[in-house]
Amino acid sequence: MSENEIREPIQKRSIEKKEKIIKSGFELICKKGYHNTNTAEIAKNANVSTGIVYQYFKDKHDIFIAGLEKYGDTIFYPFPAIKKEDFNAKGFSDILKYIIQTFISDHKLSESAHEEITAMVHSDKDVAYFFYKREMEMTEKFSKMLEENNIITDNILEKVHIVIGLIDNLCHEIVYHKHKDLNYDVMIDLVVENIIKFLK
Amino acid sequence: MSENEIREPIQKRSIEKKEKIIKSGFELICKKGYHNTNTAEIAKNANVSTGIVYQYFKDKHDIFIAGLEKYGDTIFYPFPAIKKEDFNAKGFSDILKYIIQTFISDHKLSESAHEEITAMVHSDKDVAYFFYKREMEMTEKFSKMLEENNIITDNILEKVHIVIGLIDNLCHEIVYHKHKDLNYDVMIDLVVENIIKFLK
Amino acid sequence: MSENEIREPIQKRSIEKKEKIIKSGFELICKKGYHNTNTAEIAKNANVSTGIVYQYFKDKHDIFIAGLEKYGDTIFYPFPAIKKEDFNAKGFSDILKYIIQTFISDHKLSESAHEEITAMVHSDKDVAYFFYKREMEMTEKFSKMLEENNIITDNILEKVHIVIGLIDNLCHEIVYHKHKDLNYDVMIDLVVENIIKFLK
Amino acid sequence: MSENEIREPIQKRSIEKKEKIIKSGFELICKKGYHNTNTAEIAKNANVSTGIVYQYFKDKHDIFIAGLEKYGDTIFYPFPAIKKEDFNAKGFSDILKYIIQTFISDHKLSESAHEEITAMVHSDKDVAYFFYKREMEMTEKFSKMLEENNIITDNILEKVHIVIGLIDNLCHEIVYHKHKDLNYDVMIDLVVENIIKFLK
DNA sequence: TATGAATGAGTCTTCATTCAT
DNA sequence: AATGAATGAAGACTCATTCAT
Repeated sequence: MSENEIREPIQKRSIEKKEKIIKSGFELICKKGYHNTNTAEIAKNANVSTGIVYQYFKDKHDIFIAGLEKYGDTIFYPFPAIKKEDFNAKGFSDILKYIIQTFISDHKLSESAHEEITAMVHSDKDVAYFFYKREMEMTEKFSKMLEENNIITDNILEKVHIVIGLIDNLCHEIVYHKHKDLNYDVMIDLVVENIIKFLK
Repeated sequence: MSENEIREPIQKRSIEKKEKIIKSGFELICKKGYHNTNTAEIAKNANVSTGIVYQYFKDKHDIFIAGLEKYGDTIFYPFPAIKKEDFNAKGFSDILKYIIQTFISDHKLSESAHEEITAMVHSDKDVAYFFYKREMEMTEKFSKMLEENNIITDNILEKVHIVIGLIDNLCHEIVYHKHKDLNYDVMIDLVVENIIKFLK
Repeated sequence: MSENEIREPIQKRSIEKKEKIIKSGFELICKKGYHNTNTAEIAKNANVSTGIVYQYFKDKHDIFIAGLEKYGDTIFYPFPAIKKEDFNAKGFSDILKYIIQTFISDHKLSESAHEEITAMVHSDKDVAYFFYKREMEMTEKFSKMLEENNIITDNILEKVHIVIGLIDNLCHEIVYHKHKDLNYDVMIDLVVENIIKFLK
Repeated sequence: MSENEIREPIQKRSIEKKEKIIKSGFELICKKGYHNTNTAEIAKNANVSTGIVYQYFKDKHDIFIAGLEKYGDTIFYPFPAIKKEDFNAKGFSDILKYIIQTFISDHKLSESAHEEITAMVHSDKDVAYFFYKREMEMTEKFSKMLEENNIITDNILEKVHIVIGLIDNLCHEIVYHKHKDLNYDVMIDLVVENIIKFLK
């Protein structure tokens, strides 16, 4: 019957309300998983009625995607901005370590969110698209940095992809701490060494 | 109340039926996700009534874990057996390519299973345990192979972990084919090259 | 997982709705038995959706107990308030007849409820507790009345228990009308006579 | 399709099997309640397959009624045979105590069965009929005893009904032991005294 | 006769979404 | 704009009964 138009809030208070829903929804979904979080919780967590949620969002999924778009950038592949002068000052090895540290500290913000959400890539077109975009950006930035500093010249895309994978794996391991037998300091050095050798 | 005993089938036909439930259940869960698969579907897909499902399995989760235990070995880290004579005959480079090919072809069997299930590590103790076991086996086999052939001597665990990660990422990329700009033949060569340089 | 909070209705209409669920649920359970009544029926009988039932009650059992607490007082041992002046005015014999009449008319409100629910004492802690409380109250009131009027002085608890049993049996018989050969007027007189003789 | 004829066993082994089903079924139902006992348990408890149960009985209910008919006599109102000479030898007071003792010890055999099953009187015609018959027998025996010994002459049915109720209540109290404040020795004496006074 | 595997209707309960106020 | 009560379809699981062997 009713068209159920989704409203784009104009007033300041409304905008804040929408933000709160996105934030609290995304937080809960990250913490507990998409299927284990229900809309009642999200509304309650945002200090909002359940009804109002559906004036700002089409459905539960919509909230999640909004959260992903808004907060995903800092959680997934948070590539730090690195200028040429930084690069010259520090040397490649230190830059890599800095990137790794950034990855790790941002990973830690979300912890369990990562894989649960990553998994949805397969069942959810919107999630898939988000990650596709994100990786593109990441790869581009990384490539640019390497090209500007003449570290890499051929098969750029492939090499960068491999390197990012190495870093991502390392960070996962350190954040989730699955294997107590591994020495993480050694691992960081090994990964950095690997990358330098590889790109030489 | 009533004890609801789980029956272990004895007759051949029943064993087949149980297998069918595991297979069709695991397949559906892999394809559509755990939460998007319901017991009615599983039963129907196995050509079986819903009731019988609960004679062989405690609950839906139980079916999933049975599938994981049964088929997980070929899907997750399917490390091929490699003898010393093979190694000598082929050389390390070829062995690595062989391992990669095995990974890829086995990955292809499951496709979407991987990440969906991997994600459950965080919310599901049984899944976590499965992966813990599986990785241990994998790492051990790989380490043994490298040690026997004097390719690796120090920081073995850390190095093997990094190398497995490299291979796993590569295979994911190739199976899910996320980035059409990447040249996979080049990537395989690059990964092999990376590993060899790294372990030298 | 999710906490599934039970809401206590605030608005008048909601309170009425909750009452309606209790009433219609308890009625059905009394009429048809706990196990022969399902939640769908309860909801339908209360002109309510199944979902709302679970916003006000934890589960089916909870509805039943709420009904017991709410209506049990009038069904089980509905002992009328009797003042000393009433007692003096009427005499013990008339007081007893009055009590019996009260019992009977209240029993008739529920009919089948009685034994079905009484039976649950053995399998249900909450029901057991309800009856325990109820009998205590009843016994106390009765004892107090008898003591105040110097009808009873020793073995009070035991005697009162026996007397209440006599009355309860009589009422059951009259309400359920099991034996058509019995003359109920005679029985009432006999029971009253019995009690008076007994307590003399 | 198939007529599902209930077979009356002829062979000795079959008769034993049927008995075993009745016994184990009735026992379980008495112990756990009708709705909390399922046919699988009954079959298992009788060392019999689930299928065979339905060759001897129409349905679960049928098993219960068979048990009631077979074992009910010893559980519900187990009135002992009392000869005139016994009566003369002991006196009424002792005879009453003897009857009470018989009631108590037989009640104890079943305990929780009693009320659960009694309750079914309201929802189950067959149960109702059983109890109707049982009480008739009981009342008749009791009446006959009292008449033969000139203890009672008028309003026999009514008086006997009241007396049986007194005894039944007493036994329930003693068996279920609901009220720890009651002195049961005193109660037995009080009930005996009550009856004697009443019938005088 | 006997087995026990198999059936599927029926039960309780949850939760995304809508609606009356 | 906002509330939160209400809806009802859908899901996991049980169990009396039937059927293939």
